[in-house]
Amino acid sequence: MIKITFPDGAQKEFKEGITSLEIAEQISPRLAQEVLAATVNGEVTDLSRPILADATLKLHKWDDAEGRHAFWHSSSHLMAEALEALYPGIKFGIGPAIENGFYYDVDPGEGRTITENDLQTIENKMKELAAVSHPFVREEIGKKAAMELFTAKGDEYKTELINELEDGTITLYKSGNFNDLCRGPHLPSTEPIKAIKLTGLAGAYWRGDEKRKMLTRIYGISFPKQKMLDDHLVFLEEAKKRDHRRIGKELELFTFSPKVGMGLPLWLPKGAELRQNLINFLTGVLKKRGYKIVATPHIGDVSLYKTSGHYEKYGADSFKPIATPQEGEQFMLKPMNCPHHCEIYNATPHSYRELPYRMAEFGTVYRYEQSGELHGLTRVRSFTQDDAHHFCRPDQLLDEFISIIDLVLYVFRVLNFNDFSAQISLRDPGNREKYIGSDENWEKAEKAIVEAAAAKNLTTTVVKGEAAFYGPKLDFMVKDAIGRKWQLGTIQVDYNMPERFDLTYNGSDNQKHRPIMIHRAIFGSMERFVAVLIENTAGKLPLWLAPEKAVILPISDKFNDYATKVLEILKNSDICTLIDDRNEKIGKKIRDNELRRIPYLLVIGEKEAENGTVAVRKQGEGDKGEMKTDDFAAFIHAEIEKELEY
RNA sequence: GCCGAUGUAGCUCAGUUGGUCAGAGCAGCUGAUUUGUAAUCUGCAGGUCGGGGGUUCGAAUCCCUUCAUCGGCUCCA
Repeated sequence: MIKITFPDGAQKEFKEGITSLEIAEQISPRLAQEVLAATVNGEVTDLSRPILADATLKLHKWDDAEGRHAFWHSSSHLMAEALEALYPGIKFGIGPAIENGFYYDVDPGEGRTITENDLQTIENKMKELAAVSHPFVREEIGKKAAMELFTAKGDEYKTELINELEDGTITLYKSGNFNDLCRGPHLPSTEPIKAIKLTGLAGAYWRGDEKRKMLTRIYGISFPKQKMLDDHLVFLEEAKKRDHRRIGKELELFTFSPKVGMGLPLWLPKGAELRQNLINFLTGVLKKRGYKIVATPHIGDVSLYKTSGHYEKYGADSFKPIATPQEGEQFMLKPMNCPHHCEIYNATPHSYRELPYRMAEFGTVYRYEQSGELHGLTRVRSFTQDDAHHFCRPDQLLDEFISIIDLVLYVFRVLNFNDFSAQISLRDPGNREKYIGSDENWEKAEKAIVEAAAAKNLTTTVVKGEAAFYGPKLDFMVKDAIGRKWQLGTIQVDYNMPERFDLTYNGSDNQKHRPIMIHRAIFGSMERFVAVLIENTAGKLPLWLAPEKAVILPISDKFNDYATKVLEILKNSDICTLIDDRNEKIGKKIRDNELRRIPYLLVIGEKEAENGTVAVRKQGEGDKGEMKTDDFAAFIHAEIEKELEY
């Protein structure tokens, strides 16, 4: 007998060699039906694997990522089986589960292509195969045998993968006629896969290397129930409606023009108003926190970027330098504000007493992004960072870093960004030529970030290789409407730039000392932040950010004069308001202005004109009753204050 | 940049196998109506069918090319 320990600490004895699925069956038949994978002694495994010794066991249903993962991974094998049946000789790359579904990278072979029109056929074949339940059979195999098997099959992608595996660790999973190199885990069989949708087709470089062959990647998603798939598709439709590119156009916030150039956003008046509201808000917060606001040019001498290291690291990928016609001086569009800020620091001598020196600028930068990478406002070639640099003494670093984390959390809270994640980005130790600076400085900087995050009890994931070239960073990521993650806020510790620019301060010992620099942005960039904000709110911006706070709706043009009076009062109160004096019925005016996401609609007719009031209608909530116009103005200001109160 | 797809009025979209196919709704402008909480009615105007080239008696429709967009890959200071 062996002893199994469950997550709640309960222990129970079973016969040796029992499988997780059999244990589930003994607990309840329903559980056995719903369970998809198991974690045995911390390792996710198949339900059908025998357990040979005492172990801890957690059973995963659909609610667990591990359960879905096994489900989708098995679905990708099912798709591969369908592909092999439809395209004999097709070769396979990798086919993993992803956050929302699965994909398989395939090479259909010379002269053969798979197009979107073929997806339905593949999907049908999958359903046909899944209708007959095939068990997933695991097999451990020697390296040599594995090589022979896939060489015989002519699949050079699999043999390349096998080559890198260690002998004794290679496993195959077979379901139906499809046998694949795979670590697992898998479902016991294809039986639970009831609903399938192939969602997309894309090119993907083999092993993510742009120098290698481009394979065809087929994306799909599957569910145990048709209803779940239907719900998912509805969710995707809803998400599309929140797309900032669509809402940005509808609400006339921003646009792009091929005549100006791709990836160069044009802020329309309402978008610019929203953007400015954010800038004004943050500027106020920064001033309270002792930041000095600075301003710098959009270009800088090439030598500036040679000093900073930008030129060496990224010169080839930047916009090419521009030159003066007579002197031949070379200037680069600035890709970052930090070199300019270093020179501002250098413009005056600094005492240890005045540190930390916090310098902020809404600085517009220009970066070359590959054409295929541009995406609405989230990925552009020209954007304005809410950039700042803190210059501090070593003994101030931790507190300074923590104060910035506080600031980021404060701003996110005001904006109701609750669903964010924090990521510590360290350098890739195997690829040091990507970075500048000494190992010692890197270690100090990385240690500071880890300590600060721990001091704030921040839940973080650590990713190696994602650091900036000059230092490690703490990034704050938020998801957009369709689940793509975008980096917004970032805090970066930098020992290198101060050395390169020879920044100093006078210490209490009257000696020159080197300050540490912290780069930080909270919004990240105005462009990306506004994009994510739009998608998180579906365009229903909080009152304080809305470019237009209220629209006055006269019942008929008899009340246009009174509407003008109301407008005057609100204007004098600094509340951006419009009159909808179109010759339309009130229902129509309400509908149109609701669709424009105006926070407050003010209906006025005979009664209101007599009483000096407005009938207030709140966006999405309907009629709120009558209010004196002055009271409404005061109410709006109170509401805004409430929104900003944290 | 790479793979695949898309590109018809300001917006959302129809346009069968190339032959009155240049259309509809919304928005816009007219006129009527003077309206009480999510679409009043009438009329008008709007497009070299992304640009360029080609095939054809004839191209929105087929081919080439170019630009842009979309979904991914790679990249991301």
